[in-house]
Amino acid sequence: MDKNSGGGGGGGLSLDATLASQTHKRKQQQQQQPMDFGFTLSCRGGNNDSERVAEMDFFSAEKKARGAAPAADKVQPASLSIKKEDFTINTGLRLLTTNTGSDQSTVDDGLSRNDDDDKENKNELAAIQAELSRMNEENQRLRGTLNQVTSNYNSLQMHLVALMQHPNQRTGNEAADVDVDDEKMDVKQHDGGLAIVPRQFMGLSPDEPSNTLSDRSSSPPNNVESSSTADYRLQKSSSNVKEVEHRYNSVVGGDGRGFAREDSPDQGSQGWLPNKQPKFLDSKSPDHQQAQEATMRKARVSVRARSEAPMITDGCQWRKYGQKMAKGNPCPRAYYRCTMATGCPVRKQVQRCADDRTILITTYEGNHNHPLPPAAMAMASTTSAAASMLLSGSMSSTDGLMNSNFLTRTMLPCSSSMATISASAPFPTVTLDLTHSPSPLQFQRPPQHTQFQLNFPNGGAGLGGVPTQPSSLPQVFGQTLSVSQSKFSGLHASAADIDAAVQFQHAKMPMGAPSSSLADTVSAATAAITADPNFTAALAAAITSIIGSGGSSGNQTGSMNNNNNSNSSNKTN
DNA sequence: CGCTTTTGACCAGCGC
DNA sequence: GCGCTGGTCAAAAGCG
Repeated sequence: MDKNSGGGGGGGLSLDATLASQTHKRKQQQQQQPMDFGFTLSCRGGNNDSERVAEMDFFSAEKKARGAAPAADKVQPASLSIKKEDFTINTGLRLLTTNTGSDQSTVDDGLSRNDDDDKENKNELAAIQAELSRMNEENQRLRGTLNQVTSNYNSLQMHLVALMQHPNQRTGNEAADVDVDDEKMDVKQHDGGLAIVPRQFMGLSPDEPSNTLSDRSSSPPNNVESSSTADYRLQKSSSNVKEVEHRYNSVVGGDGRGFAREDSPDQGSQGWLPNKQPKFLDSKSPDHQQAQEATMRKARVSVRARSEAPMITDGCQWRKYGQKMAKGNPCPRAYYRCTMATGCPVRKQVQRCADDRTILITTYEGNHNHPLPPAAMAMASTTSAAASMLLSGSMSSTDGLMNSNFLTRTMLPCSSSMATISASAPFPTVTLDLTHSPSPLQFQRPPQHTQFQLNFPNGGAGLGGVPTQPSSLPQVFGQTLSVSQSKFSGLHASAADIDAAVQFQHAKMPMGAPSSSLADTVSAATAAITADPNFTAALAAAITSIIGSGGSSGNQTGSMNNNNNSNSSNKTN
């Protein structure tokens, strides 16, 4: 994060500059350092309250843990407010100032008294150097804290996304979100008013906002349609939605990768452009943006499951627009696009596994730009959340395995070491593997009882069902999540991310979730889903339940720096 | 008649 | 530069 690193670096540079001159050092310590720190921390605090509060918490926690300066201890009981945080920092620095001032006093005395007392000056110099050393250490600690705060902040982002995806699904777990602060609370309030819309605008990839037009799709008819699409979106998206989007972007940090949906018709047709380099709305860092562009072309969510049906029922209406024979697979790959709204950029590919043709592989890409029925909402939430988590660790980096572990621990905590990394996928892909059902016979339900069935022309099984609340489904994990992120060097989660995620998990976990019952639930639900042709909807609900509420399984974490989504509309036939 | 599906062609990216 | 591959377009056909 540029903002954060810049802030931490500012303090360090200030200290280094101070080291350059012994003569002015003390005065600078008195005058400049507190100012620098104050400025730095103020900037680092960012423009949103949540970030500031998070920092506040971490500063306090860290200082308490290590028994830092008394001034810091003074601020421990401070409430979560920016002013007090600033006061904390300033107080700490005043402590240093006081010390140095004391030293200076001594030096001044020495200078006025003697030029012959070199020993005293040397001692003082050593003391000052020690002081500087301590300050440097402090600076390092602050940096570390900053990283931690950043990670936690990302976790909050993700939770925020989940909350907006399913505002009605959150339960008492909100009580554990005290540290989420007013920013989040505001969003919750907005959620209350957003009954339907919120999540559809969450992008699967950061490029959603401003996908470039494909040369192909830039024809006048497409432009006209694009305008109508924009109008449609404006109609659909209430002001509340926009406000939430705005707030979300603020929380995200204003990098524009949050709600990537573009509202302006000038974006032209928003084709689903797999081969086009997506644009990002307004990434502050060009380098970062380029890196994102280079790596995050598409975030995809692939669902593998055994199904006899030609296509899984996920609550959306799809229209087939192409079919190709993919290399290495005798089964053709079908291409579908969402037809629930004009210009909806969501596509999916359906293909049977070459090895086991009973396995149906459905790959989703993009995000719906229209309200969705509960059934479709569940699946959309799943894809969006999964993809968001996939991309969530892209800011910091270590390695892909870490990210895999991160995802596993955050999304599928009850799945044991089933996360894998594939370096072969052309796009960052989250794969939800439902083919390893522990016991499909444990919990079978007739398809007609499947929830989230909705109008679905392609699959008769999807018709006639009565949508129910997604949250009513049990949480379904125990399956495999694999992450493919070749050409995705930036997509990693750091150890700090993971630590923060774990901490966040613990924080959110109300009371130790009964693992046995959870396992039973998981087994049963998994079996049901796997046996059910409409399993994806249930899966979606489960994922959403976990992510959105951090429910009894107590796991919702993850740094969510962005939402991915290739939201480019394209012309709909 | 309107919508969906089929299917061959076209285009762009990538590797050699 | 060429060929391969994935993805999309769009005309034609099918269906209710």
